Order: sequence, then C-alpha cells, then structure tokens
Amino acid sequence: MKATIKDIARTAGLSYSSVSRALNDLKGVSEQTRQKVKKIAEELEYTPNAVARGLVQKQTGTLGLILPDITNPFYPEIARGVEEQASLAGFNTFLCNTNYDLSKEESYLRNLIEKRVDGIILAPVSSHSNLFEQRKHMPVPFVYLGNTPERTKYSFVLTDNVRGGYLATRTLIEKGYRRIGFISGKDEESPVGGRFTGFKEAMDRYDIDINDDYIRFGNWRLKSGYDIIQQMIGAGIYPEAVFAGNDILAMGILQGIKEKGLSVPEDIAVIGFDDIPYASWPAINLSTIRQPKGRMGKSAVEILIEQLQTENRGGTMLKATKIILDPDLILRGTC
Amino acid sequence: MKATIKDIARTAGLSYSSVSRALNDLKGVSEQTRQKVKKIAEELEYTPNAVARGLVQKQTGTLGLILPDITNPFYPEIARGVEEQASLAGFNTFLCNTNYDLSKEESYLRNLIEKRVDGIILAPVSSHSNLFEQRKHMPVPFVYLGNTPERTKYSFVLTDNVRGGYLATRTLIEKGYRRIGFISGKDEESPVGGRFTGFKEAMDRYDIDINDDYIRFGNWRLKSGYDIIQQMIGAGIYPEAVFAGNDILAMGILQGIKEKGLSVPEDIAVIGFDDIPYASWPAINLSTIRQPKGRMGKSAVEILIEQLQTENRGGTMLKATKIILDPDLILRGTC
DNA sequence: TGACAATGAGCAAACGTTTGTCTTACAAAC
DNA sequence: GTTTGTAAGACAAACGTTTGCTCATTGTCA
Repeated sequence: MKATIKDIARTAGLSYSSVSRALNDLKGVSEQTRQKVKKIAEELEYTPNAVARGLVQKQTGTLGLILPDITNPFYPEIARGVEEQASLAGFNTFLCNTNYDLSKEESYLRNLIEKRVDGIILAPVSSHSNLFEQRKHMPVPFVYLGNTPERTKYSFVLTDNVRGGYLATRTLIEKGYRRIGFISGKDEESPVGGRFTGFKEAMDRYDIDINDDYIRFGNWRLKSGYDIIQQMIGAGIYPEAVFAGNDILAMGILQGIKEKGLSVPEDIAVIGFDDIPYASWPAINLSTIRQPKGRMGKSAVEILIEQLQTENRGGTMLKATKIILDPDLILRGTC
Repeated sequence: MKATIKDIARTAGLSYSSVSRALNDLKGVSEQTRQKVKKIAEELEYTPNAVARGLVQKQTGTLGLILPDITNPFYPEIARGVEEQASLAGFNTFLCNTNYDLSKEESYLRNLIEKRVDGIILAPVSSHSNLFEQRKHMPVPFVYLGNTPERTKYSFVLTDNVRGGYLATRTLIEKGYRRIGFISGKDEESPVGGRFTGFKEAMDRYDIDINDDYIRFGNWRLKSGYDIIQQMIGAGIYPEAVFAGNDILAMGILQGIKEKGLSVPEDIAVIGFDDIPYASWPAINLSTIRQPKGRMGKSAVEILIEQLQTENRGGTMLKATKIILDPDLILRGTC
C-alpha cells in the first residue's frame, strides 16, 4: 500500500542503502542520485516509517508525560511547557492522565517503557509514589516534576514547596491573622517535605499554636475545598485565615465561604498555591504562591535530553540533576 | 542490555516463536512451558518491545490528538475525554499543541503519520484548515473535532455551532437586548457555518439590524476579548449585550467591562460559548452555551476505533461518520 | 491395529529501516 | 605503468517481534 524505501530503490535502480543515505542527506551518494531519489520519493508519496527507524536506532523521538489531572489548570501550563520544549527538540509527547490514581501511574509507566519512549516525566499523584524508587534503575531517562518522594535517586524539578508554604503562612501571620487553617490534599499529611512543613515552620517560628481543628486533608479537587470549609463553618469552626494546598482548593474554599454568607478576606482570608491563570481573574483575585509552571516543564525536558545525550556518548549512569525553583508570593485581594 | 525474547528462548531452551506464543497467551504451547517462560521472563525483567511489535503488526496502539491550545480550559476537558477513552481501548495518546499555528498543525500531522499512529484526532485551528482536504485520502483513520472545514469528506464530531450561536443570540434578544455585539476569533469571519451564522440567523429572524460596529474579530485568547471591549467602550461604542465566540473571550470581555467601571449585566450583558469549568464559578457566573466536551472526546476516539476495526476486517474506505451534538443553553448571571 | 486428528514445538520469513563493510571505478600521484 | 586514494554504490546484517508453515509426537476412535 504505502511506498517504502525498497519501492524507491526498485524504481530508481539503486540499493536501499543508497536510497536511505540519499534521503537522510548522508554522504555516500552523488548529488545527482540524491536529487533523483528525492524526486521519486515525492512521486511515490513516500513517508518514512519512524517505527522501523526506531527499531534499529533504538530511539523513538518520543517522550512520556504522566500527570494527575489535565483538568486542573495547573497542569496544562506544565504540559504546554513540556510539549513545546519537546517539540523544539524533535520529540513527540505522550500524555498520560492518571486521574489521581496511583495504580494508573504505575501502569502508564510500564506502558511507556514498552513503547520505548526516550524519556519519562512524572508528576506524581503524591509524594508517596514510592513505586519507582524500588526499581534498581530506570531503563530510560526519568525525571520527577513538581513533587517527589523524599530522598529520591532520580532527577527532579520542583518549586521549593517548603519555602512556598512558609511564605504563604508568614504572609498571613504578618497580616495579623492568628487562627490559621491549612486545607490540602491527602499526601500533604506526609510528615516531611512540602507545603505543610512550610506551614508548620512558619507557625513555629512566630510562636503560634496550631489548632488541629483547622487542619484538614481531603483530595485535590475543587469540591473537596468547598466541602471542607462548609463543613468547618457548619461546625462552628472559624479560622481567621486559610492556606490552601493549591489554587483549585482555594477556589472551592472561596466559594464555600461566600455561600455561607461570609466574606473574604473580612471574615476569612485565603491564600492558595500554584497561581493558576484564573487566580488573577479580577472576580477571583486570589492571593497565592506562584510556581513557574512553564519553566518547570521546559527544565524537565532539558534534563531528559541532556541525559539522553550523555547516554549516547557512552556516558554511564550519570548523577541525577536536581532543580529547585523559587516560588513567588503573589499578593492579591483574598488576604 | 535489555532482555529480549531471544534471551528468554535461549535460557529456556526454546525457539522464539514458542516464547512469543507463551507470552501472548496464544495456543501452541503447553501450559507447562507457558509457566516456565513467564517465570524466566520475570527473572530477566523482560519488557516487550512495542516498537518491534508495531513494525510487524502494523499497529502501534497509538493515537494522535492535535489541538490549538491546551491552556484554554475547553481543551483539557476534550483531552481528558480522548485520553481516557483511548486508554480504555489500549491506546496511548500523543498530545500536539499547535498554539493556533496552522503550519504547526500540518507539521504535526505529517509527524504523526511518520510515527504510524493508528488514528488522528484534529481540533483545527480554524475551519479554514483546508490542508487535509486536498490529500486524496488520509493514510490513517482521521476525525475532526469541534470544528471542521465545510463539506469535508472526513469524519467529524462537533456541536451544532449554528444552533448554539442562534440559541445564545435568541436568548439575548428575548431578554430584551437589541444592540447586540459579536466578538470572536478570526475564523468565524468565514461566511458559512459556525456561531456567527447562528448569530446572524437569530438577528435576522427577529428583524434586528446588525450594527457592524458591534462585530469584532480578534483571536481566541482572553486578552483579545479584553482589548476589544475596552477599545469599543473607549470609542464610545456601547452594545447592550455581547455574544462572545468562546468563554475565554467572554471572561476577557467581563474583565474589560468591569475595569471600565461598568457592570454586567446592567450596562452590558454577556454570553459565552463552551461552558468551561470556571464559567460556573460563582464570582464569574457566566451564561454560556455548553458543549459536551467529554462526550466529544470520547466519540472521536470511538469513531477512530471503529474505522480501525472495519479496516482490519478488510473493510474498504468506509464512509465517514458525522456526529453533531446538541449544545445546551446555560443561563447564569451575566445576561 | 491402523488411520487420523490434535497438540506442541521449531524454522524461517517478514516488517522497513540503518549502517558497517566490501567492491568497483576512476583519478591522481609516484 | 603501477600504486594509492577516494568516492559512489551494493551487499547484507541487524533491530525484536509475530506468524504461517512444517514436522514430530501423542492420543483417539473405529
């Protein structure tokens, strides 16, 4: 059906090696034959078969991106950065959406490895995703994005979550709030690392007691923030301010507060995390901690590509690259 | 480095055909050997090579999704639907972001074909994307999503944009607005099809003159809506209501109106298109026309898979499947 | 007991490339 | 006039699977 290199070779009266070299602009063919081959290729509507090429070259020009929820506006920004940078370097990107499901994370990973992608970027569901730490060695260049198990041996790029958490909390404290709550997704329960740690550090530093009633963990979806704050208010628990684990939760919280007839920031102040595009929307106007999302995506790809290159140069088991980016405080109207 | 079927065959003392059959649960091997093979595969940490398999089977288990802007919350919903459905059917999805660039659209398409994806879903930058109509025949199952050139010969799934446009406009008219504007991205200038047509039909039906001052075309980004409405107001052009080509533009318009010190819907009413998740957010509360986004993504994948199956059954050049879904009017606070 | 079917396994071709080595021809150098 | 060098091109192996075919062995049935 589809024309192959052999078809071209046959109609040109050449061997396929020559055709291949002609098409790929390698030396070993005269300019004349090169032209001729290219012309015939055109006529035959030849399309190179990247699968076959991948098989012999052991490179597929393909990257895998695993993330929890493309529907959370934080991730499209990441995905865009990744895709753009990958595309620039000649790679296509597999998008894998785990829907916060740890088992899907694992099966996607296996799947990508079978597909022989040249590198994998994983934005883990939670910092508990320890699965991969157990493998002696990833068979492909690998990098964590945005979140990482503690003491990982793999590369990662993330924003300094502890610092971000500290920044957010300190801001609330300096604005005079004392009864401060923390509402977040489950994995922030983890004792170490992350935004909760930053929160606790700040509270500790300023000698403010943490009221466990104000600390709640749900999941990472908007509805969770909404439900939690409504439940809290319903139970008569009124923090003065809330630090939300991400902006989506913060938006749920804002909504929950308003529907209870309270106002932000007068009754309850709110600060989020991520700075998703809609946080800056005037009617939302959410104070938050900004992650450099595009930058993160790009960096992850760069790490992968660098690993690929040294690998190809015969380089061995190079050490992991660890990038920690600084978050920015974005002060808006909600605190 | 990596174990192959041959390695397994060698250590098991079998031919590779037997190993292959054992691993794939095909008949032709005894239960005993099957177990043995699987055990050895495990020990050797064998991972099947999907590239090699793809080469012989002429199927890669891979789909391509080309869309303009993953950053517009409309598309993640689509992408999620596509990815989920594809994953269910055992396919991985290449994500390609054109950034509203027609030439990228084309190069991604070529690229995907080289990678030998089993099917391609294209959400075109504009209905002018005529590029592909010229090809005699797509070499892979192909479907347009959300937008399509007029009289395409390929499959498509879209919402009834004309009807949606009509619905939006009629709603404004029935609410008593007369000086109605239309602000949209460039390709809606196209004389036929789409939301603008619906707009014109409604205006015509109710015998209302269209004031060209109120009709503006920019691009599909938030800033465009913001700029256009600000420019209009600045120039003393006050429509009573505006129908925006999509929700992102509508949000820009809302913002622009408010920053001019006017209020919605009292001074200017607004209705959008898509019903992106944030339209329902209380502080935005945007009236809009809902597209069934998840449904659209799923349907597109289903079309592809069906084409694949009939193709494999030796079916020939089957006729294109055309799905037109009904949009819903979502009435909220902005009109 | 004989014929025949069913089962398990091996052989080898095929998928469409790339790439290292070999051959040939021609020109330049000695 | 022989050697050497160089360039163009051919040959064939390799990449890791799947799969149609063949063969041998075993079991079944009359």
